[in-house]
Amino acid sequence: MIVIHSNIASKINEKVYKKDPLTSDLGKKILSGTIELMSEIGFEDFTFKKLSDSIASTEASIYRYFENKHNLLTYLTMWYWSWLQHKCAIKTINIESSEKRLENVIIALTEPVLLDEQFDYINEVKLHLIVITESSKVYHCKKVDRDNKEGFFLTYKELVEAVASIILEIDKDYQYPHMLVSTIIEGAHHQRFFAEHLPRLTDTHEGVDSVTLFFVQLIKSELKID
Amino acid sequence: MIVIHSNIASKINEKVYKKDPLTSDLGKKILSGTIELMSEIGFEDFTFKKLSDSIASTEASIYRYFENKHNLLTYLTMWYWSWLQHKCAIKTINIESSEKRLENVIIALTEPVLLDEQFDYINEVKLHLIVITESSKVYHCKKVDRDNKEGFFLTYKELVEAVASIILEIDKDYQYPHMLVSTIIEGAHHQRFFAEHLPRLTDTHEGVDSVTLFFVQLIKSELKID
Amino acid sequence: MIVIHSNIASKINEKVYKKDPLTSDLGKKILSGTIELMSEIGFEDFTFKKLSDSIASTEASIYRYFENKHNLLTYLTMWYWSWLQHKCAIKTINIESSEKRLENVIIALTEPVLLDEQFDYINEVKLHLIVITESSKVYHCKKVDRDNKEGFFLTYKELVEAVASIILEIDKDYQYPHMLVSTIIEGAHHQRFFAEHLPRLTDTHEGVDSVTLFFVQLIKSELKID
Amino acid sequence: MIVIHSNIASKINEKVYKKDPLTSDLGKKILSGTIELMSEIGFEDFTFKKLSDSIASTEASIYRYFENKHNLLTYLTMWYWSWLQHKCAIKTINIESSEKRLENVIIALTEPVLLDEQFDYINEVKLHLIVITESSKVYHCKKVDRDNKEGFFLTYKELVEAVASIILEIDKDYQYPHMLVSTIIEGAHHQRFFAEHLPRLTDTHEGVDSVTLFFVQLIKSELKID
DNA sequence: CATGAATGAGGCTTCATTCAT
DNA sequence: GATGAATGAAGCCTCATTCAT
Repeated sequence: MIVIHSNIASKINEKVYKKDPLTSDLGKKILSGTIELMSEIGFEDFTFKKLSDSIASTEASIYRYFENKHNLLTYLTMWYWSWLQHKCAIKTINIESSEKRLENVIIALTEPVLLDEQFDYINEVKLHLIVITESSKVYHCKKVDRDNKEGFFLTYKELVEAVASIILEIDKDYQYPHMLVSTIIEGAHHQRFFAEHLPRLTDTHEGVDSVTLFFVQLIKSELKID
Repeated sequence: MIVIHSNIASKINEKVYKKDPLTSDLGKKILSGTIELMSEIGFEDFTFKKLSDSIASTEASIYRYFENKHNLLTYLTMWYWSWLQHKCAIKTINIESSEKRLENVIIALTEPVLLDEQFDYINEVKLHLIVITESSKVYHCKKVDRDNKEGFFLTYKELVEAVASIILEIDKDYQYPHMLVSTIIEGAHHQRFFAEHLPRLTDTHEGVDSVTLFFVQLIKSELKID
Repeated sequence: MIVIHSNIASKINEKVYKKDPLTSDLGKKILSGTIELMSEIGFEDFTFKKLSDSIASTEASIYRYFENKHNLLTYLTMWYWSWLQHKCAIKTINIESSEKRLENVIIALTEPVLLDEQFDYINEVKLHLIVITESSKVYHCKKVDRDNKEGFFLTYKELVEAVASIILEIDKDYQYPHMLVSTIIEGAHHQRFFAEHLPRLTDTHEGVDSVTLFFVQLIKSELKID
Repeated sequence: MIVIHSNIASKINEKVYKKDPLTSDLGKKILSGTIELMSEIGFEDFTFKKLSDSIASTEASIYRYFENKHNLLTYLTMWYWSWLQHKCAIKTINIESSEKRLENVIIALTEPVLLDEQFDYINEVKLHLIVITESSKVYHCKKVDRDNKEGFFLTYKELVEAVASIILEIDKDYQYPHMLVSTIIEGAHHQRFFAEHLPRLTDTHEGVDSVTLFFVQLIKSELKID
């Protein structure tokens, strides 16, 4: 467990926090409390005051860990991307066929998230909900260029790069590998959100996971697989 | 011009404003000032106070037109979708081939925006920048279900529906027409944002508009056109 | 009265306030309340919250007038300097002798302050106490060069300049007119403070105003008058 | 060296610190770090947190030495006064003429400060800057009467007393010896500050140290020396 | 209808301080 | 004795909104 733990968290850029939340109980409570509260009330309404009340701590204590709620959300998003990287790695171990590896990865990136019992301070299902609804706010803000320079989006870039390299294994002349991957990752988030809140912007079919089916088909069509 | 003008604005749901901004000079100044200011400082830092200072008016006056900055952004987004609808309509008039109409529409949805001189209170180029960066905040918020019931997203839905119907003309059995369209629209926004701020998440090629090329190719691959 | 009123306040640099406190009742209450409260608890402990409580208003309302307590103190100090200018002007009207005018001015600058009934929102006696104890904080701060560029110290400079010019009438070759004047003004504040709190740093003599006597004698000695 | 060291520091009132900073390396680092940081950012913005960061220690550790930043500034000011006493003593040794001793002392009190290599934990030049800008805050505060009772200003009083006694040697009937001395000491600080930040309040002359020249001339005029 | 004035509420942030090791 | 962790309290500031003219 320790090994995997460090795999996930060790990828997180140190500048996003003031004190590593994984080094103390309070830090872990901040993470789990944030996931609980932010999935419920949303990023806009989320404040350190409400969080501190919900975990029976104080604003000042939370400030010891994170400069502001934006960096806290960024931390969770980094964790999610790092966790996705790890999930993709697991799903492609020992598979020779590039096509099969790509398919598995696309499934990993777009399928519904289940609870992963390894990390008791992270509820992956609720974190996924947060990522779907809020993660674009991590970069859709005025700080984006500064945060980018700090390396806050490296885990995301690595994830995209890893999948893009599989695409290039399949078609070394393909022109838009990164565009295709990031469109799928972001697209999967949007479609799951639409399914929940704006169904006329998406398509759902009884008894199947349309989102994953759609994106697997899309990438295969685009890369002329089968 | 008046006709087209009303075509765009008349689609905007009345509940998003308290007083129609197009019925007065101040109202139009609010729109143009918002586009100017929000494209510069971003939605988060945008306040009615700053806006009123920038257009030499008062918070109270702006408040007569819009309940809050969220609805003001929603108004602009509606305007943008309505304007896109109109643009798509223009681009498909008198074209018989469904395939050609679809291609024209995808281009219209994804190409860079140029200044349209028809509406002196709207700078389309800056509005496009705002839409790229901020528009998802219109629905990625806790009000989404309420706003949806009010019909705030109808113009977006109609736009998606219109394109989806062309897709169904081409392949009446296609399973994911709305998903495909909304993925392209949102995807184009993301890719333009990435090109500007996070280039490793996208692909750009010298001298061509990769974003449009990519999405045109993607939809053709997916629908087996050519 | 109106005339004199504008004489004093009209000298105050507009950038020190956000809204002119003399244009409303609340503004005047802010001034009188600040003098009352700050003379009692000191600048360090003074907050907009305490002020707003003491005048039955709110912090936000005070913020409409002054950006921060530093600018509020600066305003009062400007007012004091402007009032001193006016006092010096009165005391030198129709006096031909430069020496007599200088003596009168030094007395005006160093003598104890009595209540001037002209300005009901300013208690000059308490303002003088504030100036003695706190006014050097107006420039002994990191903002000094910025504030100086804004012209916050012009009334002080004009006051010093006016007295220096009388000195030069008496001795056109005197090398340190400004130094002498500012040393006397600041020195009088210090000596009154020491008399109250650190008597061993000053000299008091029964039944006379030592401070004024000392500085009048000092300037006469320095300029070889009599 | 040890002898002189204790001469300076031994004069410092024990109640100003909780633990004598000269008894440990950390204590000396606190002093040198404070001089460095406070001369840079000013007393208002100076906090134990920033200090502890700058010397790689912790707030709690600093708190073991000083109750608050006010006492820390008071300590440095006491050290400065004590150092001035010592400097005056050196400058008057073996000089018979009262007039010459007085002149030397006034020069010592008003001249620019050079780096004294004896105390490696004190940068006298930067300490002088702090004293010029911040030292009046040591007594211009609500604690002044309490601190005075504790004896915090004794070294200052002794310094003034020592110089006053030379004045009385020259003119045993002079009425304002303490006032004259404290006016010169404080005045020299003000004039150096004005020269730097508000030059219109002082007079500077090419190639000479106007401040010292002025105050030497002033005291001679006042005491009718020469 | 537009605006100037005022404000209640609450977010954000830091400070000064204590406690446990 | 030194330090890492935690926190209560308070300051500072702005927002969104209402009221009166």
